[in-house]
Amino acid sequence: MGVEPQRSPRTTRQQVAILDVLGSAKKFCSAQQIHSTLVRRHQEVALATVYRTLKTLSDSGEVDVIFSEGEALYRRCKSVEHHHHLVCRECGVSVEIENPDLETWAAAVASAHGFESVDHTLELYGTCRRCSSGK
Amino acid sequence: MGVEPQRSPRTTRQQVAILDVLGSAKKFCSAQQIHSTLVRRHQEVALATVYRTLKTLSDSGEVDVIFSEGEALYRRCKSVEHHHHLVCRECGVSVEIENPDLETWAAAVASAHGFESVDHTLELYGTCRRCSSGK
DNA sequence: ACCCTTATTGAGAATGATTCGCAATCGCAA
DNA sequence: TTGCGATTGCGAATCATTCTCAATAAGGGT
Repeated sequence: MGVEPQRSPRTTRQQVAILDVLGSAKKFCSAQQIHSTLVRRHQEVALATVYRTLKTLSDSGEVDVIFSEGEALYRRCKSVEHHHHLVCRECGVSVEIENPDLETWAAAVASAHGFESVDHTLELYGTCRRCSSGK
Repeated sequence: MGVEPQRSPRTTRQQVAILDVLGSAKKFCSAQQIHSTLVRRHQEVALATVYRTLKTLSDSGEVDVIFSEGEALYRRCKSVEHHHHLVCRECGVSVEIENPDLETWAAAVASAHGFESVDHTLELYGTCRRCSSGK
């Protein structure tokens, strides 16, 4: 049983461009929006590549994903630790929030019902000040 | 400005069949699964109708919806009040759970950040006893 | 029981997001 | 510089869900 030959990840122009867009975004963005931004910046990347890269990044936990009205929205958060979001339905801006109590509560509820390796999702959706005053 | 003429909702065979499937399900089901069940029961209903009915039911709050891996899953819950779920990733069985503290916490966090009409989603995903012992 | 209005359905086309297949491309270690 | 193979591009293929619109059928009125 030999050692698996190391697979070397490669840094490409398109990955850098996508990470750059994510890095400067304060809101959750869809793959399509990221693609449009890239086009606008004259750094076009194929839509399929945007999806592929986003999938890789979310799988490795480098970006957070939330599902809103049928589509996946991505964001690179400041916090690498487990956290939740308060997201504006209108414009998408989001605030990273924490709720330590929830973790313990979730664990307790899970074991009380005999569930294992429990995970959870929690997101708050509302209208931010800017959007609610805007109209 | 006259009184709007009353629109009378009609009870149809297909709606009854769909509600019946939902009523006997202990797990969250996709529109496709419900459709298959109907076919199996020789109570075929067009897929579009299943989607339409499910949308109506979820809009009125009669059934709960959760999004899991890109698709909507529906379930008719016992509790009509606001609640959350502990869902098995493997088989889909779910338990209705509550967390009153969460509501107040959410409201507090929201106002602290200037957000209005905040709503939230919380679901716990894990492996139920049956599924984890099964293999 | 029979009409009639119109809510609802069925079937398939249309949409939208995301994934796939595969040849062309380009990062990078030797 | 070179060659292997990871990664991309592009269009076709999937998948879930919605829409169109003519045909059907609930149920209130007679």
